[in-house]
Amino acid sequence: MHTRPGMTGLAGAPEVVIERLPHYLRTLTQLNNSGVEIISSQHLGAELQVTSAQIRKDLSYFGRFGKQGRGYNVRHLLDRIRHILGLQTTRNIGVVGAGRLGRAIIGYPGFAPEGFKVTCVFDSNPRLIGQMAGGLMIHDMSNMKEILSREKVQIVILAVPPDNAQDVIDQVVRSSIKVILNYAPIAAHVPSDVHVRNVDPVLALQSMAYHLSIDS
Amino acid sequence: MHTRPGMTGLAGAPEVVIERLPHYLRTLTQLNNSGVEIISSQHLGAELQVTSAQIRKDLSYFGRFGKQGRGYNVRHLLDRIRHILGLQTTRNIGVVGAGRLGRAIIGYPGFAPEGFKVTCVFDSNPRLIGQMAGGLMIHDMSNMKEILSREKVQIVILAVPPDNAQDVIDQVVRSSIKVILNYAPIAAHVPSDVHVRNVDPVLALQSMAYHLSIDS
DNA sequence: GTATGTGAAGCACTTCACAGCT
DNA sequence: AGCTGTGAAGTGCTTCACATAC
Repeated sequence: MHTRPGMTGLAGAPEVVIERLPHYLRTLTQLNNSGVEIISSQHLGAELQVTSAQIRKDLSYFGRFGKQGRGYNVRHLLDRIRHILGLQTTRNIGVVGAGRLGRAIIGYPGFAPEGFKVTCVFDSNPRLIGQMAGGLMIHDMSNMKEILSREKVQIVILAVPPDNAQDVIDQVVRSSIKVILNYAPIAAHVPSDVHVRNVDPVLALQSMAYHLSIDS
Repeated sequence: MHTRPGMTGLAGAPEVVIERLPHYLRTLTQLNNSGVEIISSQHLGAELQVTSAQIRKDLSYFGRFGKQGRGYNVRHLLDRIRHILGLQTTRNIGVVGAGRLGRAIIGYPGFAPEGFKVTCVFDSNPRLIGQMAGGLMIHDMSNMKEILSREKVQIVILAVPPDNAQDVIDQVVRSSIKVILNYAPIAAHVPSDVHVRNVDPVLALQSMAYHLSIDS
């Protein structure tokens, strides 16, 4: 359910910090597009609704990117964060599940500009196998491992019904995939070296429903 | 960027706890469907990959739902959590943005079974206004407030391009909406009595990309 | 014997506050 | 004068461990 707790010692940054970096990246990109060249942690924090101290502390896990008395060069900081996150390279994605949701994901135009490219699609339904989805042929799941490795896929997006989702996850894990974006409404069980993030709008709505019943 | 920190004193449960309840709900539902009648925090924790102490502590904010020496009655606990979250009632949803993503959301079959019903749709594009999407007529945004109140909508899902997303959020807030599920890739600014959760698969992928570059 | 509920302890993240640089 | 980078302090969430109940 969780990401593992942050290993503070001398190792890497806590996972919460890693999760904030993409937010910083996004806002810095907007600032850069608006022609802003220098920004202080104070102002960046105001945009992100985060304290300036948190931004400075977060960045300090990775180096010293600012100039005292001045602030951060937006372009430079953008580059550094992109490198920290390993976003220089384009990453290939395999989508498992070519139903309604899977096809929406394959057709989603937001991935490519960020360097994520869906390069193969799988489904277990014989009626779908061999058909096209978003310009890609839908593969049988039986030779998933070979295809993922041939296509140099490092990330799998899971968009299958909940019933067999864990089985599919097991197969994805057996295919040596270490990063999974899970749209299936289950608590995925994976080994500790596999990273999963979940996308589930229903859970988000349910937790906010709480505030509809108590506030007011 | 965050949910506000948990007000510990005597007030409600911390927000992190509220966010976990839907996970508990989901797993309990699966257990119930599998015919499980009683479960211990130990076993439930194993399913959810959470410690048993966390489950007990979380539930203790709301009452005492278990039987010592035995565990929790699955059906009963389900009911209690549904009530805590305010999920007895069906909640109406307004979707703002009838583009590709908005229409995918409108057609998403996962909301209705959980008591969330999309009852109106808005867009600012004159070419879309008056057209149908998922059985609903697409409304102009100018009379959003009236329509939302007439339709008794308490939740808005935002699926608009980033450029004008904050303006749309402002208009949604002015319409007295207190709960927003935001699919737009921006850091939404809202008053403190408005609750926002974000869905952004790109951020999730970017943070996991970090692990692709450092691990192994 | 088994499992809950909960104060107390532990731990990790956030914020403070200031030395140091520009 | 202004802002970063960071040890230290503060805060809140998680885990422990045991009294209590079945």
